Amino acid sequence: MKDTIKQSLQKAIGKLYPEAAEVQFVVDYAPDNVDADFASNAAMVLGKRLGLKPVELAVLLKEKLDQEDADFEVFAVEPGFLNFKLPKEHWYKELGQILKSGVKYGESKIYKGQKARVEYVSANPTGPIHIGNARGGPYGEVICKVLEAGGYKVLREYIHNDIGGQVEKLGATMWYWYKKLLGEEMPFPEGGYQGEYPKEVAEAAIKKLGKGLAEKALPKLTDFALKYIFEENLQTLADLGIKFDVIVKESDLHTSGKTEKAIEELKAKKLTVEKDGAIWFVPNDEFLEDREAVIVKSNGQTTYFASDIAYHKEKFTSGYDLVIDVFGSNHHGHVPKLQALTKIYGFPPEHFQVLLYQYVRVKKGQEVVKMSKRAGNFVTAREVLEEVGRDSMIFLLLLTAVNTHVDFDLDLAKDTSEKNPVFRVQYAHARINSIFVKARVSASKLGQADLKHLQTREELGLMRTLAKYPELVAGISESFAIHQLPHYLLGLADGFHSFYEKIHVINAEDEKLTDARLALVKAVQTVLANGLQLLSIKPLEKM
RNA sequence: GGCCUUGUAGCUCAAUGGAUAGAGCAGCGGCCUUCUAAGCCGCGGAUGUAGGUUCGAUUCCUACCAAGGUCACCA
Repeated sequence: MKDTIKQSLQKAIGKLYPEAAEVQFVVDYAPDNVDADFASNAAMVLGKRLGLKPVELAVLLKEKLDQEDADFEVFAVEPGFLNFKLPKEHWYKELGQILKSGVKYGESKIYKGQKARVEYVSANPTGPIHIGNARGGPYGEVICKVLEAGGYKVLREYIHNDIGGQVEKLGATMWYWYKKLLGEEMPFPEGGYQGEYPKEVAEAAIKKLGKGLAEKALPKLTDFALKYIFEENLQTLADLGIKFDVIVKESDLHTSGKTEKAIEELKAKKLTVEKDGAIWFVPNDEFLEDREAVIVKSNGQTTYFASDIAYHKEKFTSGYDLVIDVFGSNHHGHVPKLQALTKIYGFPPEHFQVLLYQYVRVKKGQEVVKMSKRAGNFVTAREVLEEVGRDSMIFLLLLTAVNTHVDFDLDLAKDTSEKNPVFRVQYAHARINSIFVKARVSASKLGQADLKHLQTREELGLMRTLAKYPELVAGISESFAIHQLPHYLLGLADGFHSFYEKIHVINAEDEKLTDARLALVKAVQTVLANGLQLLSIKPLEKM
């Protein structure tokens, strides 16, 4: 409908002012305090262009549009907005569409036939996922689901950094605890992982591997710890509704020779230089400018970035239309290096998106908790999950834009969980369910309801909100502003609760009105359920 | 010091350059003999500072102040 209005306006402007036919203007939903469905700033931008008064232009445009016999009413108002009011039939039609589409309402075919691969979480296997970086899980998952709703086929991937310096430090820490638990004192390794957690893993190792490990069996102990921690993290993610299609092991990139091969290719393309005994990546393009990065250390070992080159080579050359990396904002310095790879592997840079999220900051009362795995001082994602519950946790993490620094007060966590806005959404869904339990109507009957009986302001308001859902989902698949989804659901739930207090759905004296209202609340329930599904939150039948 | 992100109500957060800056929590006052009071209705209260661009700025630009992050032959 927006497009129809926009075209009509475009036409009117073209006729009245051909010299300004190309001006860019917006048609969008009118704000709630305005008695209209859509609004446009066309007269204002036109006024700027022509040096004329916006209000007068708005009136002229309105008159022009009135001659066109379009199926909407136009109003010109101060300071120069054009407002559009649609006949109720438009909203009835949209409502019918929701009932017809059901679980598919909100899906589209914009990206039909295209493939996307999305990497997210990829937590280091040196400790449990903490709440600071837990944001990436639900965030990445919603992005995948939203892309799927737009028609993409999505590959969910995770890279397991199972080799390198941090893994060696984990091994050293494990050895310390292994010996200590068996009664042998030794100095704590430099740069080892503090806190209780490594000790717990060591206890599990003793149970599993026995007490007789010699020092040369250290790789075995390290391997045990890696697997233990990794599986625990995957379980936490699974409990949040996240499952990966592909786990890429950094060690595999190595043993398969992919890392080595990628380095050789870069050398052959003269994109490397040797300096101080190390080999540096030097693409000299607009992304990395004159910065450089080590890929092979002077001791001959490759760096993590070398593996990442091999990994991204695979991402960029595997026939995908869209490649997304979801990282914590602390990796932002890594982004230009990855962008530089797109050109090398012939992948359109604009189809490679690195989405950064700010870490959640944890407070205990007034005090900020510094989160560090190394210092052993962190709040785990699992702790929060168990404390506040899955639905509340997901909703809390997703309610804010990912580039804001959220404060998460752990002392209030449980309290918050009971007052979590997610329950307003769940409650709306459950309330509608109980209406249907009482009404006992079949779904087929709803499709035949005469929607013209929906006349009140509350009913029309709900229909308008419902109709925004598909373009919301489509918009998020481009903006990745997923916090808009929970906000929308809250708005819809509030609209419903308000409606529910004022209007009784089941009316014993008017069966036709009852049927129409049942159709309306069914549509509300459908959209609530569809939206919650995108968030990996299960809609509740009862509270 | 360079770079990235952020500063909105007592607290936690919204607001494609537009109309009266919205919610929740906390506070105060109301509403259950009718489909679930985890709800509804009402009341107070906010754009870090100083400039600039614009018909119009929370939004864009500059400077400053403040918070978090990042500047490895770590990952």
